[in-house]
Amino acid sequence: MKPKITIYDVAKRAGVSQPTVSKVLNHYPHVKQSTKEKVQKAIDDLGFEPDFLARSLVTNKTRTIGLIVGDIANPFYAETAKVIIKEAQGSGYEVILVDTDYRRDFFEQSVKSLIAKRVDGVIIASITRKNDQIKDLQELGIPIMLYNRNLDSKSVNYIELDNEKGSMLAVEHLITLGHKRIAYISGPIQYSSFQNRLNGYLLGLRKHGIDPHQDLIYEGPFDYENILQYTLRLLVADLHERPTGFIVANDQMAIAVMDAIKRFGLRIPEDMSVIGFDNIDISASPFIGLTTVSQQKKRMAILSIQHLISIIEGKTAIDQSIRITLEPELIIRKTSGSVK
Amino acid sequence: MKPKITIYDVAKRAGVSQPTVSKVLNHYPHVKQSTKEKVQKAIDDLGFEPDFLARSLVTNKTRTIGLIVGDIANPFYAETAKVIIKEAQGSGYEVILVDTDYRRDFFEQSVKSLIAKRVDGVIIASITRKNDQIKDLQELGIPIMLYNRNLDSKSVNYIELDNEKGSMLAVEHLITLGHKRIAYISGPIQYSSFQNRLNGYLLGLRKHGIDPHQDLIYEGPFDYENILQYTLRLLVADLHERPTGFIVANDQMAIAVMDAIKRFGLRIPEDMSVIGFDNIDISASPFIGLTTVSQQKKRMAILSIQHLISIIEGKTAIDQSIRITLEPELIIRKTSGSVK
DNA sequence: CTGAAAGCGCTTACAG
DNA sequence: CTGAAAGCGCTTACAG
Repeated sequence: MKPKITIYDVAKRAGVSQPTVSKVLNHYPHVKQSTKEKVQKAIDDLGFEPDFLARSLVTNKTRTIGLIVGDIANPFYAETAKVIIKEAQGSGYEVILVDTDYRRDFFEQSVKSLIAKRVDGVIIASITRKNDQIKDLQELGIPIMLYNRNLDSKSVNYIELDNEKGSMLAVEHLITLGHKRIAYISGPIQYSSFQNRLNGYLLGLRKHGIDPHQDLIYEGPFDYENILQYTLRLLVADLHERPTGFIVANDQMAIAVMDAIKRFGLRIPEDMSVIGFDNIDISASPFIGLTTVSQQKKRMAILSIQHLISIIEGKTAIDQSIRITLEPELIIRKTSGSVK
Repeated sequence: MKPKITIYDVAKRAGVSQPTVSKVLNHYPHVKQSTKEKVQKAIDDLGFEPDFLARSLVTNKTRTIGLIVGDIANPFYAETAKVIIKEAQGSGYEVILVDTDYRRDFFEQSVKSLIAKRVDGVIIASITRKNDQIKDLQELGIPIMLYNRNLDSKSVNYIELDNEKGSMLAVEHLITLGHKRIAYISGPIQYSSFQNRLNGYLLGLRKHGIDPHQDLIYEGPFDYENILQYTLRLLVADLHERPTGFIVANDQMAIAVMDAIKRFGLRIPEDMSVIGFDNIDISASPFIGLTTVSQQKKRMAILSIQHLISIIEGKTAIDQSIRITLEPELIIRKTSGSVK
């Protein structure tokens, strides 16, 4: 285990003062060419790498950003995290990834840790609508970008999908195919995206003169097993009470719904239609072929990191918040069909 | 934007010296109860949170670990990263996630950044067999855990699967089902896991008196499109030269292979068998139902983070490296069947 | 163009 | 039990 090489070692070897080394490190304009070379040689000889921690303490920049997601094992988050991380790395930032398991206590703890570690900014992909920790970050001047979420309060940057419209597209697609009894499987509506998707479903039905039926709407624990069991319970209903189609608030849950339908012995889409939300990669596979609402996940991810970095580096004025709403697109594959 | 509250502010308000505040912060034993309370009150009043950066500079501990993966969008990495991150968070560590896109230059850059940011340790899930940057980390005394990988050099901690045995299980399963012409789709063999899986395939065939055929082995770019195209090319061969089964070095690629088979109009498993590697979550879905070699991903992930933290915190002696090899298990689903 | 000094926000021996 | 002093490894005015 070698002793750590510091800027002092470099200075001594180059025969200059330690601040001078700092100046060549930071490409200060007024350094004589010859001393620049002496210093550079000493750096190379010693294999010196400046310590970011020490630098951060004085510059107040860590070149680290936080990314908070609800569940990195959900492909939607993994696929977008990839885009965010690559883009950040390309701009010289590292990202601390936090997985909250959709739990409030974990979320709160994480924000504290990220503040303590002085991240330069944070992208939050999983936050409940009401949240006051955002305020802590804002007061400390840490830029925030909400991604796929929105808040009840104002003055926070966000990029989201027009979720309401997304659901309406799904509803209208099914109605066009002759469906009248359409079930809806939601994620927790404390999250704005899930709330808005649910709203869109209700609006879409009403617009076509269909009264939403409480028994056909699920909002509860949204792990695979719970979704599977709920779906099975809906299917055992009398035929005239059984839905003919499902709209599901994300693809991951939609796959669980499809699993239940298949286990129950019904065919998709002949007997039952399913529409998801997110358009994760696997949904395009011919073995899934899920009809789904795309939320332009890559675009959303890249915009959020680019804007965040732009704010961090002072290239975007912060006196006005960034609010971007992307257009949803219905991608029709083979899990949606005409009602019999 | 509030000014940052420091330990000095707390000291002044509590009417004690600044080191005394530090002592109550760190739960030093010899602090009078009454001053402890005074200080705690000042901390609460001001909402003070100690700055980790400053602390790290002196303690030489950042409570941050690095996790390097090849592609976080591959569910295998996402699902295991989740386990690692959750466990780390539970022990008071944050994780910087690095995605290398399997590129050497990105890998090298990342290691430098992680060193500069003084991570307490690093878990590497994607590293080529020959690599000398490991040495840099070791010389700096930064603990390393290789995860799902191994190195040609000695003296590095790793947890891996018996990959050779895994492939042999797959080969023998197909041979038992009557297959003789078995194709193999590999990832880049600079990675030990892929090299060992390929070795197992070759060994398995030879053990049963079958000579491996070069035309049935693919090693090249391993994105979806390339795998799809290669598979299609194999399928157009004359019937007697066409393989009857595929063993694929990971599930993600296996799904691409299945896609090609389906597009070509063949049925799985009636006309063609497919076996993957990893047992990612989606493989268990009835719509995929992939026969695959499980590498106990959750166990592997949790062991690697637990051991790493144990080393970081000095609970494990570092004079001997940790070498753990897990047993593979063949999970037979519905993509493997008897040859016609 | 270069260096002496102060400071970022903490911890840690060391005295007392 | 508490505080004065030094130090972690850098950057940044400020003089010269």
